[in-house]
Amino acid sequence: MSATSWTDHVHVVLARAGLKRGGARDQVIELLASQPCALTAVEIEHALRTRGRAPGRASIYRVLDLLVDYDLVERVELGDGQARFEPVHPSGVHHHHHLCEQCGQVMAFDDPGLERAIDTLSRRLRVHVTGHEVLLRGVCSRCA
Amino acid sequence: MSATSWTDHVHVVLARAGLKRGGARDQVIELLASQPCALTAVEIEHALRTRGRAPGRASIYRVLDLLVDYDLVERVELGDGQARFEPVHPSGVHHHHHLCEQCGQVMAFDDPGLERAIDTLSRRLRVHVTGHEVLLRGVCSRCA
DNA sequence: ATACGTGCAAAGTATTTGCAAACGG
DNA sequence: CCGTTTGCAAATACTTTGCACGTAT
Repeated sequence: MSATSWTDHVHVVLARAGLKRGGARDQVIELLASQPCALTAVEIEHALRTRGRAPGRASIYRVLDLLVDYDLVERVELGDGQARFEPVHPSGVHHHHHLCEQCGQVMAFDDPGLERAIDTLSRRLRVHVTGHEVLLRGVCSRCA
Repeated sequence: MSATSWTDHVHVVLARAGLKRGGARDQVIELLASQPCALTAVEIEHALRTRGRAPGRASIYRVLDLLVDYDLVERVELGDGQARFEPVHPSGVHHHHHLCEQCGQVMAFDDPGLERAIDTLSRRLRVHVTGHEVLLRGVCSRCA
């Protein structure tokens, strides 16, 4: 349900902006909605190719850029040189990431205490804060 | 003084590892020690070129990789597609970054409450946490 | 003397852009 | 119909690698 509502939200926002729908974009949106965590552009391409039809890589990047522009998708960089993308839920619900430095596994987590600390901190700073991202580095349970 | 001690620390660690010193490496280390915040590889190259002598770009990347391997430097990605590098102080003192989405300005900050929240959180998770990185996005005071 | 370090040029990756054809409203 | 979207290929940006030469210990 939450995935469905994000998809709807995306289509509403883009339609309101006067944009037309197209195959590549719908495929990327559908895939992102069905995934729990961030995907790289290449992962998206592979996943779609597995499902049969694969849009060109350039279109995937263009779609992602567009979605980021409209704050529908967040671009996350975990330090391995490739950008990852994940849905931004209108509810504000989000999570952060733990990266295993041995196997590269990415784990999602959330923490109210962390969010509170960031809220408090954001009010203290003399700059406007519109978003945040926390990356933990370490070793996952399988590698330990 | 803190910069000097970091420089010394770096040379001690590398010497202990049986590595020899060389011009390019010393230049990069010296520059990093003198800078308050993270630099990109290209910024390092430009800064050194301005100072007269500029090592090859490949050497800069190799030096940075080496320093990261020995945990003497941290690689930070702020989502603009280029990696930044900054000294890791043996004392554990560190800061995080705020990125202005309009002008790209990077501002450093630190916050004990944030560190506490991350410590607490790290104990709660079932994975080992060895480091962390927080990125705030927003608008800097000049752009606002 | 013998590793290790460096520079240059070439190769890799991830991402962006130009342009003509296809398509949605 | 007209403007948006797409695909392909070429271009770009950042980073890594191969190799011969230089240098510290």
